[in-house]
Amino acid sequence: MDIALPVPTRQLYTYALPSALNLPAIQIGERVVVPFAGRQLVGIVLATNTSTALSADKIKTVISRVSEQYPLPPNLVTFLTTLSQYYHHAIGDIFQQALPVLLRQIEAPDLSYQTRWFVTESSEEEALSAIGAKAKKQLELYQVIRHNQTGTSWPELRTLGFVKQQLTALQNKALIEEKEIVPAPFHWHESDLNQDNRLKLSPEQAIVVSALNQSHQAFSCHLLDGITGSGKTEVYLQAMEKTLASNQQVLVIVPEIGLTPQTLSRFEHRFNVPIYLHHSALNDKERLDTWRAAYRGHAAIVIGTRSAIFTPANKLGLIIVDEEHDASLKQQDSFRYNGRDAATLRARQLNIPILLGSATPSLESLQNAMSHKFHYHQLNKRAGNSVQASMSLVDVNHEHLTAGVSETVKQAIADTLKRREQVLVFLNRRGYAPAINCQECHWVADCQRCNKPFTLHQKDQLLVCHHCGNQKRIVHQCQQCGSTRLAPVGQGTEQLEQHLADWFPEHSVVRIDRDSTRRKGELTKLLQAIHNKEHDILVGTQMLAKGHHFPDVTLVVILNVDGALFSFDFRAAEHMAQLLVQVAGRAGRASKPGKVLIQSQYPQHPLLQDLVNNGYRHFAQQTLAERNFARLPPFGYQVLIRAEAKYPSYPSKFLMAVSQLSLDHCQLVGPIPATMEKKAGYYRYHLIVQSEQRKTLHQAMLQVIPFLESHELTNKVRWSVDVDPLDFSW
DNA sequence: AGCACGCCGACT
DNA sequence: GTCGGCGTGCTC
Repeated sequence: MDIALPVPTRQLYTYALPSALNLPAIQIGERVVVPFAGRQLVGIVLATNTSTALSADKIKTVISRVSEQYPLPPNLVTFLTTLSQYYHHAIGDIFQQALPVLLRQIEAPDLSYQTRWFVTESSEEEALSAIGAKAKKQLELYQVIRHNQTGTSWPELRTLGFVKQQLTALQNKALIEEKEIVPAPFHWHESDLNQDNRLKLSPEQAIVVSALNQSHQAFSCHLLDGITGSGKTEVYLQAMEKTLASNQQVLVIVPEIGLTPQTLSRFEHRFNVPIYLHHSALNDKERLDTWRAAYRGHAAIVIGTRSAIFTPANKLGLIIVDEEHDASLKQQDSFRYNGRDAATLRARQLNIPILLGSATPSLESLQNAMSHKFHYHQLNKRAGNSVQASMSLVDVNHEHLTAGVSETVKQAIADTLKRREQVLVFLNRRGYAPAINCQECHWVADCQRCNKPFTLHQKDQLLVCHHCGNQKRIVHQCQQCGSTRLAPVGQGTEQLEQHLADWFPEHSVVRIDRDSTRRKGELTKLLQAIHNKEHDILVGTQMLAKGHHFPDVTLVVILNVDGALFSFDFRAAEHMAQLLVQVAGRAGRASKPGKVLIQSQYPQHPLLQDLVNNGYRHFAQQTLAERNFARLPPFGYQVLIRAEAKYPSYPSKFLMAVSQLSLDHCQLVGPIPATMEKKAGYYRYHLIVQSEQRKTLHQAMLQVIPFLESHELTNKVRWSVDVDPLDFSW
């Protein structure tokens, strides 16, 4: 039989199954322990009764079956197998990533449920006499257990002041017993829907919900393009009702779960059903718990990050992907899948509807909507009559800048603060300054492993490389000419925070970035303080752009967007536009409309003009037209092959070899050095294989990959295949 | 990935 | 003379 093993090879391995182990007959999706290269591994059975050309002496024998309780459901095996073909990634690695850690181990995990104590059949009188008058504590314990119909757990009893001996004493007298509480599969009751906070849908919202209701029990993909504040979450909630009412499960995929506590609490308040979470902060036991709850049908709703798509929800009826444009839906290492695309495939295979939502849909999804592959729904109205923030550009060419901030912006901040409203200043750069250099000879302090400037972190007195994490104590002398006239160049959030505090001393400034929120719970604390209006000025990076809403912010300032205008990455403008609109969307409410100021050196740039004057949708249409003209995604398809090695010439030589192949109807771009040609001591190159036909590209990869695997340099470079790449910067 | 096998430097 | 450094190559 064929087995997927947790090794990075793109193949299955054949093993023999002793007939003694085949009772009951082994199923596809079961876990088995096998000998492999001198050790034991847990593998997944993907085929039984297979024939092989392998000589009999090479075939080893399965050692044991791990557990018969939770074989991977056939639809999950199919799903993962399809993903391995689509992404050309090692199949065993995919199965390993899809499985909770505790199910990848040789020892079967403890799958027992919580136990609770109940009284036995014996009558109260019998019990009282059996306990006797002297054992007062036992009597008390007996009464507690007797009066709790749903059983009492040991931790509950312990907090009531009982000890284990009292429990065992009663158990020995056969007065109480311990029972495992196996949760029942969730079953919908009308009272599970909490009507209190259920909002009345606008006509445009109602159309989406009814469209989803109509495609209940069949595949269809719906793109929900709704501006911030237009009530996407309410659409999600009401679209889920029909699915839950038919006792089917709903899977909700979000970019980052830590950023959506308010969304989560809305789900919990609306539905009185078991909701399980799946995200990176869970421990192994918790992950297994969610996995099993989905498998057994105890879970009605599973909310999680991209890897939640692998949860074996056996009664899945609807998938929702929130913020479908978000780049964090794509895994950027090892198995580089896109959570949104994987979710769409899963919905198609399960023949159920899927809903993709965003205020700034990806161009891929918009194009699918335009070509009628997806149903397209727009929400144009903000709930509660609030108006969208107005955007305008600030030309920095004719202005005096201090710490990167123009006088116009400073004045606008002052005015806003005077009205006792909050200001959000967005700068996508952590630290104090992105570089330090010598005023005499222009020497720049560079990270030796990446050949890129160190970022100055003033507070910590550190130079940190934001590319590889390398850090060292701040230097006070030029290493080239010995001068001590070293100065920071450019601005980061740390510096901005300081200057803003100087300029507006009577107002409190708070900084939200990876550095200021490193400690657990710190982000929640800072956000709460902002909502309590303890701070007037918010400075931060990307982190501020996601999820949170700041109703008292009426001015959003975006410093420095220009990098994206001239990037060689064709998606840079799209990502910039999404970021701007998302940041702008954080601000304002009905009574206080928001204002957005964007500082730029190129205010006449057509991309900026289009976005500011005509909004995201128009911008997206224009950009799609350009992509079409250039036959770039989503009008053409790409695979990016990355290669890196410590020896400088290997990566390009390795990738160059692909051009020997004759690949029909495919173009090769490269090899070209990566944006950061050297990172963490490795030299890095890219090769893009592209085609207008996905099928053609796929066929080409079936030629390219075996070729690279057998190339003489294959083990001397680290290389990987990225289907539908999003980020070319690394 | 991880383990074995293999061929060159500093130790009992 | 061998212990072990990690480069190379294979694993059903």
